Amino acid sequence: MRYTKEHKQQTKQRIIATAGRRLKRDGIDGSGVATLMKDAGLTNGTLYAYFTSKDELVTTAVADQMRAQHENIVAHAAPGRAGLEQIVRWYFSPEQRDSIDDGCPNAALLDEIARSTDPTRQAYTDGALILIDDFAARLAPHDPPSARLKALGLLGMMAGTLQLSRALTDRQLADQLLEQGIRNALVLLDAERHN
Amino acid sequence: MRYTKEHKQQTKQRIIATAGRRLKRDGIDGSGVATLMKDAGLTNGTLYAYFTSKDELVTTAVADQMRAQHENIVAHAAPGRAGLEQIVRWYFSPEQRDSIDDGCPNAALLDEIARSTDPTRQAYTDGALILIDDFAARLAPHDPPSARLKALGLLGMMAGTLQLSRALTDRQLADQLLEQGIRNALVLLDAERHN
DNA sequence: TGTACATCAGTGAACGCGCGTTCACTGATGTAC
DNA sequence: TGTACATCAGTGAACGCGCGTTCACTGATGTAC
Repeated sequence: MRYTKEHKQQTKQRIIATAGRRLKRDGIDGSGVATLMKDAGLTNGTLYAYFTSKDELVTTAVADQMRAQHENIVAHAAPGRAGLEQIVRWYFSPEQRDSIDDGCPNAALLDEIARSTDPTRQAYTDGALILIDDFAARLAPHDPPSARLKALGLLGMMAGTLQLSRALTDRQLADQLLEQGIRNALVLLDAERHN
Repeated sequence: MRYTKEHKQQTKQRIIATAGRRLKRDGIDGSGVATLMKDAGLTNGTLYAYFTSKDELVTTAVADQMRAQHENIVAHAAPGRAGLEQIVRWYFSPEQRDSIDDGCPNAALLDEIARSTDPTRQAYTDGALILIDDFAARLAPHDPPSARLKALGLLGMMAGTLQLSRALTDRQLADQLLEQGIRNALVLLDAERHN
């Protein structure tokens, strides 16, 4: 094990990444400090060498999850509307629904974030704006701000539909809902400018 | 204080109702047994005279919340499509967004329910089916089953959009999103049969 | 009508346990000479 | 090159506290006679 500033930075990044996965899997209240640190191969006390509190780790992990979702998925899609359709089809795939750790932070945590501290809600808001500004640029390349609300509405619709598909015990109905989600997203993408 | 079977039944109903409010406010993991019982004017130990476990109370409260949302709001709306529009406008009002205890259990708890035990998920699923069957009957009076998926998609979209409006720290943006939610819901209501 | 008793809704202390946080310590590393 | 020392990432026991659950008990009620 090296003993450098880069090493410490890498460890911090590892804590943030594994915490993001754990938080999505077990929820914020459902993830204890000992578990969060064990996931990164460390012991409970180490958290406070990197963060002032569990809440600060949660806030950082939420910000990182949003950034990662944009960087790894949204920004990689084809340009314009075609890319949005790609994103929507990926989002409503059974694989993405069933892989909660690697899945969408919005769907996994949105109602808990709404109950969280201001810093966490702010980090989430900042992350959501990155996503929807990307959406908006695809919807209205010549005037992205005009499509911001449409993008925001799309994000809410996508997260809620995925949550519902995860909550239902009827697997067949849950699968059909994913297909309905794709249809609905496409309807909203193509809705009149003023709708 | 009377001492009859009806009294015990009333107390149980009171526990279920106050627990529903508390769970929506603080989340499932965020609501302790002592708090849940104190809300009903009782002490921690009493829970086990009414339920076998906290989880059974949670399951019962979720079922009750879904039933109450149907009975008190959805079933009271005007018949047909006009009623759906009424429901949507009520749902996306700032008042309903800001009154979390009295608000929608889907928006408050959906991602936590997706992580819950099977009985809780089953109770939620049963409740959601009551809601969407009502929606479907309004969408397609002559063939309700054909509109089930559309109704389910509408429910997911409504819950997710409301959660997002609650999570954002930018109040103005959150308010605009509610208006966008109304527009989007109406677009989905009026979408072609096969979309 | 008055008294003794059975019922039972509700109490609240106690259980073991995990929570978030603190802190004295370990031991591997890089550096000084 | 070899040795002494300073640095510091990480450990893990301990803190007070709240968790879900159990259970011996209280005391108000309805009932029996």
